[in-house]
Formats: sequence, structure tokens, C-alpha cells
Amino acid sequence: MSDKEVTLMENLEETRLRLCDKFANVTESDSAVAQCYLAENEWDMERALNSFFEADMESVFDAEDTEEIKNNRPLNKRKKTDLLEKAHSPETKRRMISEKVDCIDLTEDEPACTSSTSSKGSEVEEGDRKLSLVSWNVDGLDTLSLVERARGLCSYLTLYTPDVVFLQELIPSYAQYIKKRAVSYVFVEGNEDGYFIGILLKKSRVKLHKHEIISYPTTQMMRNLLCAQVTFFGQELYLMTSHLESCKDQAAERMKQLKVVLQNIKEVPDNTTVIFGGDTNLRDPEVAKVGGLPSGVTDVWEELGKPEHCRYTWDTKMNSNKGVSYVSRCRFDRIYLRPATTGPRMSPEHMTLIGMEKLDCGRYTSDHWGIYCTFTP
Amino acid sequence: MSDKEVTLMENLEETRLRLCDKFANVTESDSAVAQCYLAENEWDMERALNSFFEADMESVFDAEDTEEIKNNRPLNKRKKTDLLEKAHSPETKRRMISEKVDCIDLTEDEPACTSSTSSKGSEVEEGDRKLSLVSWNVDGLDTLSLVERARGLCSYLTLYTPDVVFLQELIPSYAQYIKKRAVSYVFVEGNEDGYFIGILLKKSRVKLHKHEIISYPTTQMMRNLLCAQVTFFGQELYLMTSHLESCKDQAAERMKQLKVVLQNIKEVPDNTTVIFGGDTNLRDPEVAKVGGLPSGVTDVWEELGKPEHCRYTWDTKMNSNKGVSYVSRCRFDRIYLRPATTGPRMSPEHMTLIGMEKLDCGRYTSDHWGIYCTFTP
DNA sequence: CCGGATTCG
DNA sequence: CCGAATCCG
Ligand SMILES: [Mg+2]
Ligand SMILES: [Mg+2]
Repeated sequence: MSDKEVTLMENLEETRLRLCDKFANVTESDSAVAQCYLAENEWDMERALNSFFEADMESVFDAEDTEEIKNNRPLNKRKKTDLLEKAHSPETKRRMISEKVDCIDLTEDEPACTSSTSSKGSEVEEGDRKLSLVSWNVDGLDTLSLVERARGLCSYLTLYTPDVVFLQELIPSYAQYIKKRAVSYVFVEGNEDGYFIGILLKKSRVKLHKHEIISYPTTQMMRNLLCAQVTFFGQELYLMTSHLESCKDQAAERMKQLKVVLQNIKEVPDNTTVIFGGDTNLRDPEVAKVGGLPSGVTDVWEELGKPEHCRYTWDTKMNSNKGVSYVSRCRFDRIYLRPATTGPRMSPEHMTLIGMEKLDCGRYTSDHWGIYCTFTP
Repeated sequence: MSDKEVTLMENLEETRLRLCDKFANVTESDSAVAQCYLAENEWDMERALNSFFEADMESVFDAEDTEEIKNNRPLNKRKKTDLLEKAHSPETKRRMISEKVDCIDLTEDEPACTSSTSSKGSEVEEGDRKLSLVSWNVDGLDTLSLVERARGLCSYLTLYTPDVVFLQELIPSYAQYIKKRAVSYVFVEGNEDGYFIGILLKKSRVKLHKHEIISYPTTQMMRNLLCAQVTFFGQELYLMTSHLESCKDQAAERMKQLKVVLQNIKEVPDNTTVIFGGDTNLRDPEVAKVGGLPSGVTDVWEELGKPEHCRYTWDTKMNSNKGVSYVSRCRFDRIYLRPATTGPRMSPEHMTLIGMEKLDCGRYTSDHWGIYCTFTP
């Protein structure tokens, strides 16, 4: 080998060692495992990471398939009763807990009405015609204990059985895991790689007609707006989620994105109820600066009387996941409602935060709390 | 002398030398002049400075008394015609220019009507029943070329002959100079020392009934609200000026002060027209945050259709007085109008910026442009 | 993925 | 008497 070739080889080795360190660091594995996954994926960090997490998720999923049956624990062993008290309808939720929770499935429920002519609509109890919704930024970019945290998310979904789930900060392996666990849901994703948003729709109650992905032309963080047009017991719904540009210094871009969201809400025909939910990263003055919410659109938390117990969806004092030294809390996650002017009028009924249980790993499901909320027709 | 006494003397000398340096620096004089004024004023910097500026102002005033007659130049020699073009009513203004301008006096004008029963009211031309107003932060805290800049202000007042003048950032010697020059005006001041605000009222047209000073309880910059209740051709007017807390980081205090201003505007009886003008240091979101202007109160610049030519009253690109390296511009100086609901309705007619001529010293009258504006009854 | 203080141009 | 970037707890 020439001197030049030797130098090149040394550089390559150095690069690969650095890649291994990074990989091991991110995956909480060691350099041997790192070397293995990276070599198998042509030293492409992203492919290697996806491959690692998918494998890991799959193995966890397989393990839980049996483990969960034995242990019957949706979140962790220590605080099952505490958790039960948090459920909105304890009687209903308790039934869920006693079921096998590896797959989130409620096939005993009647299917969703695909039109108002359905004969089944009148057979269901009034309570079941309530729409339940979860919106949650699951912080898939934080890979520490991500498998256990994904399991935590699925346990909360099992516990609450929401009709609609808006998720933000998914990564491919996390999304893959959800797809395998949440078989009773249709899953719509906002992207294929990087990190992205998604919507889960309960097959038995929500019928998906079409979905669309609207891009933010100037995002620097791959953010977009994911929409699903559905029917829910004869009502036309337009469901929207997004993860608006993060951090205070991105206020300008975030406000542009909010305008896109509000414009799209306004353009939905008024026979259709619109529900937007997501991690908006908004500060109130930003909403004011874009002129506030258009008439007909309400912030569900505000409409419910600004209850303190579910004001802050991001709180570094209560939630240690971020591991930051400062304390700060914000109402980043928000739900907007634009009821249809025809048919029964959807109105907010209840809102609570979820995900406030520490998992066995000592961390929370996400650095954000999830929002669980219900609407009455 | 003991060693101790020698040391004390040395310290004293050092202190005095430092005081002289500072004085010479501020006054653009030399240490001999400084020594003289400081010694005469028991080494009290403020007294010495006031004494210097008053003397200086007076001497300038005396000098101009003859000089101005010879040169007939309101601002400087180079751009007289440019300046003339800026006058709102060139014909009227030209008459002013050809007059002796050491004292701002228009004794040939009829006196202001003190009540609607006055017989003189109907004799004046309609144009003269327009109310003209100047609001200007004269930056008296910047002592560099302050005498020439004060002369500049007076020249602008001579040129525009406003009925009402709102001034901010006066210092005692500057105020003293104005009082001597503007003999045709009544002068109301917001304070006696430090820096303060003031109102000039044209004796021949505006009759002062009373004035009041409203304090801002939490100001850290000695700011207050100065009000004058007057009659102008039979109309009751309530004139208000203020210099709200400076700098962006004082937004909270500034908004409190704005609320005081708006509350006081609202409390004026509705047979009285209210005009507020001053250096508000406001950013638009701050106005929005306090709930916007109350109904009935308008921002005159906005009501005139937000003309670009008079948007920015503070502009480091156009105005070099601050000598800062950055460029930035703001609409700090604002006029608010709350017309009376009885009698003729005051409405904004015209607005222009003044003070955009460089003086002989190469600097502007202030780091703020002045606002000249007119109202029709 | 914070807000307040500070720096810098 | 600026705003954007940075630091800091
Ligand atoms: Mg995040
Ligand atoms: Mg100033």
C-alpha cells in the first residue's frame, strides 16, 4: 500500500469507529453490536439504526405476546391501581385491563356506520357515540428506553380505547411496532423516514375515506399536516394532525404553519366537523399575532373553561425525560374544533392528560403528556 | 500635612480631575471650562452641567438674537430650500422664514377663543381652525451638540407654528432655552429635574385651563403622564403626552403605563376631544396584548391609512445620532385621538415627519424624528 | 425543547 | 435604545 492509501484506510477506520461510538451511544448497546448493524447496512447510520430498532421492537413485541398474558400489566407492576383511577370511565377501562393487551383490539364492538342509513347506529348506547381522541407527541427522537416507552403508549391506548389517535415524533421502528400492536386500528402515516406524524383510526367505529398530506413549504424540520376524512356514526369528520416547527426562535415559521392549518380548517365544507390536534409548540402571543382562531374554530381546552389540571402538556418539573436543569412548562399540545353546522353539533365534553405514570425504566412514555379528550354529538 | 492628609488630598484631586474630564466630555468643552463651572457649583456635577447649559443656551440665544436676523436661517445654511419644501403649507411657512426667528411669536394672530361666545371665532379663516400638533422626543440626554439641536427644534417650531407641542426627554437647560425662545407659547413641564416631558401651547389660539401630572407607580425611569385641559376655538380639548418606559425588555412596565394612558383617555367627559401624543416605545404586539385601543380611540397614523412615509419615527439607518452599528427602525412615537361626541368632530387630516435635516454640526435635532400632524374640526 | 439576561453586529 | 444569537440556570 502507498502512504496515501494507508492514510485513507486510517481515516476510514477512524470514521467507522466514530460511527460505532455514536450508534452504541444512541442504541444503548456496545461497539460490537454497533459494528454488526453498521457493517450489515453499509455503514449507513440511519439504515443501521432503523434496522436495530425494528429488530428490537419486534423481539419485544414477540416477547410481550406471551409475557403480557402472564403479567397482565399494561404499564408497570408498581402502580396498576393508581393508573386505573386515571381512566375516564373506570368501569369500562377495567374491562380493558383484564384483557390480553398485546394487541389493541375490540372486535366485539360493532363496526362504524359508514353512512347515516346504517341500521346499526340506533342500536348502540348513547355513550358509545361519543368520540374519544388522544393526541400525543411520543418523542421518538429520544431513543433511550424507547421500546418500553412505545409499549407504554400502547398500554395507554389499550386503557383508553380512543376512536382517534394523533401521534407526533414517530420514527419508522416505533411506527412499525404500533402497527403490529394496534391491529384494531387503521394507521395513516405522514412520512416514511426521519420522524413523522401519524393517525390511528379505530376500525370498528371510524371509517377512513381518504387522507391527504399537506406540506409546509418552508419547514426546516420536515414538518407537515396530515389529514383524514372519515365517517363516525354517520357524521362526516375531517381529522388533522401536525407537529409545528419547534423552539421559540422558530416562531415565525410556526405561525406560517398555523396559518396553513387554520386555512385548511376553513376550507372544509361546513357539513363536516373538523378536529385538529397535535403538538403545536405554540405560545399564546403567536396565536394572537396570526389574528387568533377564525370564527367557528375553538381551542377545546379553552372551551372547557381552561382547566388547570390539563393546561400544561409539557412540563420539565413533572416530567424528567428531557433531563434538563431548568424548569418550564407550556401548553404545546392543543386540540381545535370546528363543528359542522349541519347535523348533530360536536361539542367538547372532557379533557385529561395521560402518560403521567413512570415506567419501569424510570422514565415516562414521552417528554410530553398525552391529551385524552371526548366529544359528545 | 500628615501622610493621611496628603493621601486624602491626592484622592480629592483625583476625584476632581475625573469630574473635570467627565464634564468636559459631556459639554464638549475643555478641562479649564470644566474646572470653572464645577468649582462654582461645589463640584456638584448636575448643578455644574445645568449651569453650563443654561449659560450656553443663553449665550446662544443672545447671539442668535442678532445672528439670525443677519442670516435668516432657521436650521442651517446649506439646505434652506429643501427644508422649505417640507413645510405643510409652504405659503404660510415662507412668511415665517422671513421673520425674525429668535423668538417664536405670532402676536399678529388673533387670540384663542376662550369660549364659544367669543365674537372673534367667526372672523378667522377655516384653515386656521385646524389644529396643528408636533410631538417630538428631543433626546436631551444626548448632550452632544445639544445647543445647536435645541436651536434646530425651535427653528422647526417657527417653521410649522404648531398649536400644540408635546416634547419628551427635556433636561432643565433645554427647557429653559425653549422658554426663552418660544415666548408665544405657554410651557407646561412634567418635572423639574432629571429629564422630563413638556407641553407647549400657542397662547394666541389655545387657552390653558388646568394641567395635571399623573404618575406611573412602578416606573423605574421617572416617567409620567402630563395632561392639559384647554379650549381651542370653543372646543374643549384634553391634551396628553408621555414618554413610556424605554427598551424592549421593559414591555411589561410599558404596557402598564399604556393602560394608565388609555384609562385616563376613557375617563375624559365625552364633550371633550382627547389627543394623546408621545414617545410610546410601543411595539404593536404590546398594544394588542393590552386589548388594543378602546373603542372610540384611534391611532392617528393608522386612521390616515398607515402611510409609509411617516411610519418609522426612530430609524438608525436614516438617523445617525445614536451612532450605533446596527440598523433598526420603529414606530415609537404615536398620536391617539378620541374625538368628542358633541360639537364638531375632530378628524386627522395630515401627518408628516420633521427633523430630517442634518444640522451644521452634522447631527440631527434628535435621534427621533418629530411628528407634525393636523386635525380638521 | 424554557425564558431571562447578555452579547454582538 | 434594535433584533438575532448565545449563554445560563
Ligand atoms: Mg420533541
Ligand atoms: Mg431617547
